[in-house]
Amino acid sequence: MLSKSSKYALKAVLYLSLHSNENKKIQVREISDNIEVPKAYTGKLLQALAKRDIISSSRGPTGGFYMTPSNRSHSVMDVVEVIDGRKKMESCLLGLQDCDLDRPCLLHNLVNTSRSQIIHVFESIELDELANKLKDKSTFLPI
Amino acid sequence: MLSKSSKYALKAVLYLSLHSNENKKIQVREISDNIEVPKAYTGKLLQALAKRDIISSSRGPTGGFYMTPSNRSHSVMDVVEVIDGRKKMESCLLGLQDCDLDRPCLLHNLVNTSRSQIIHVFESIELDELANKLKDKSTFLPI
DNA sequence: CATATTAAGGATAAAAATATCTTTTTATTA
DNA sequence: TAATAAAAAGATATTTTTATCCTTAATATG
Repeated sequence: MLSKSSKYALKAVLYLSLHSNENKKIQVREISDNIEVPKAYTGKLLQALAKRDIISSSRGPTGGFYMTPSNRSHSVMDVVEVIDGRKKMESCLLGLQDCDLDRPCLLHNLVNTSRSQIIHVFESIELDELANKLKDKSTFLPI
Repeated sequence: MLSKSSKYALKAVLYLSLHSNENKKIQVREISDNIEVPKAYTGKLLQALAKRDIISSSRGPTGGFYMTPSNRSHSVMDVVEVIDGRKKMESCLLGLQDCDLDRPCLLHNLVNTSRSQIIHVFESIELDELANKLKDKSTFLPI
């Protein structure tokens, strides 16, 4: 459902949400070290996210990646969409062409409610909210 | 969540559930044509399933794949487990090592109920039941 | 027993996903 | 302006997944 790349991207974005702002940019090295993902690969993912305005970046010395308030209002799904594309997440569990909401296939029917719930959570939770939950230490995220 | 291979395997098994029995064995060619999966690849998947007794097979002329009553009582999850392994299905959405039920990570918490429901459906539905639902035409499966 | 037919098994190939390395562009600052 | 530091971009490499091909083993039937 989520590729490794999407998981990496989510971890990176959550790290940025927690530790960066317009006045505190963070370099790839620090991010990749902390989320334990290869540096070059992390860089590629961050670039893709920056291109789509999920995060912000600037070059040159003192440059790095960071999140503006408007970046923070993006959803988890927005991140996944940039990295994996929406289709992958929404495609039928059996990968059948003619299977959609109007004419769902057998397995689709059996699990669709649960799957829709997951997608709904991903769409409705903003990165900022997630980050705040982490700050509260009410939940756990080992990054 | 499900690999292409697992989806192929489920389609193949459902085809067998619907069209085979001990007196009616079906060759790879017919199965692969109907589920629209490459023949050689279908063969490999069927072999793996037969080895683990999810389906039955016999060689030689008049040989082929088929399902016995005991084969039919296996669950959807049994099929997925043979092809993808259980870990893949159950692993945390974020793929974090230290994330488990005792100490779930943030995203895990948010979607775990829904995810557990899906896994429960996969574990509790028998292949035979699925096939019967298809026969009833109460649901749709374009294979 | 010889032949034909089918799955099983092994070896490769192709495609996709993940990962790395090198060069270019942008920006800071001395 | 020169040197430097950072992301962006491009090229390449590795690994995993998906797919094919060829040989071997089993079995039914003439």
